[in-house]
Amino acid sequence: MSTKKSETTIYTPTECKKFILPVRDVIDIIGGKWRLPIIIALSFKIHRFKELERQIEGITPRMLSKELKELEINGLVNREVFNTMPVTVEYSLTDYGKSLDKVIETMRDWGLTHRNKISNE
Amino acid sequence: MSTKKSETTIYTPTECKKFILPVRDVIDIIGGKWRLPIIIALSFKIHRFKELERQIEGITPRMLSKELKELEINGLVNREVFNTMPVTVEYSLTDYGKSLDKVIETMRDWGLTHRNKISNE
DNA sequence: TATAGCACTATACTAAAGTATATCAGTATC
DNA sequence: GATACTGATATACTTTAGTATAGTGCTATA
Repeated sequence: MSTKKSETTIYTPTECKKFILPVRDVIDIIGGKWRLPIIIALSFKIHRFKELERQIEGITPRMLSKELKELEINGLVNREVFNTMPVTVEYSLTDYGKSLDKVIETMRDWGLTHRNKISNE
Repeated sequence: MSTKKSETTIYTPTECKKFILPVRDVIDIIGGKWRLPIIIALSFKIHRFKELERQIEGITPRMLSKELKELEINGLVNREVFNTMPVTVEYSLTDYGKSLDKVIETMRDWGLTHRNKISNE
């Protein structure tokens, strides 16, 4: 993979682990069954809790709540509470969350090529 | 995210799922605890089974065998058996496996930025 | 003959991820 | 007064991912 060292350099397990850590971070942040659906829904528009629940088919309120919290902790999602009756809660992508755009696009490009390759075999 | 439609277009759950599928494929292919370590080890050089087992700290032969099979099924890894005594088996990345390079690099870039952001907070 | 290396496989287990179902407090509508 | 909406939470369960440990058949070396 991309490196300043030559192709033949042997990496120690420790160096390999260091190389992998930031890649793993991305998988840990957007991995799991529901994170991408949530991120992509929010990339189109701000959603309320129930809107997301309806938009994302099959998700339970437990998972939605859990994953939104995780995404908020990682700084990708913003949660705003409005003092209405009954209370309104809006979830949106932060600029930081939006910056995942190009990562998702690169993954999608490769994934589409993969799908074509598989279906042509 | 990247789309031909305007920002305000509301996507149906079905359209969203279709958009996500190829991205999920990538996560399914390189996700899990051991896939990246294996791919990255093989990106530096061809390895034999025991070499990988020694290179990737903590992996058990069961997981190594299981994940190599998966990667082979997905066309990322090539398995070559040599008729020596005892038998020699070499694992290498296919060109297709190498094409993940730019995906991993993009993820790594974002991940490194993320790590800097987290440590500066 | 004992030991070690090679490339695995089998069985049994634990831990993590996700599901199902019920419920909460508050308000508005029928 | 019953029902339904809001944004969730609690408990119990299943399913999937990963671990631990032992063992296979083969050969070369001590």
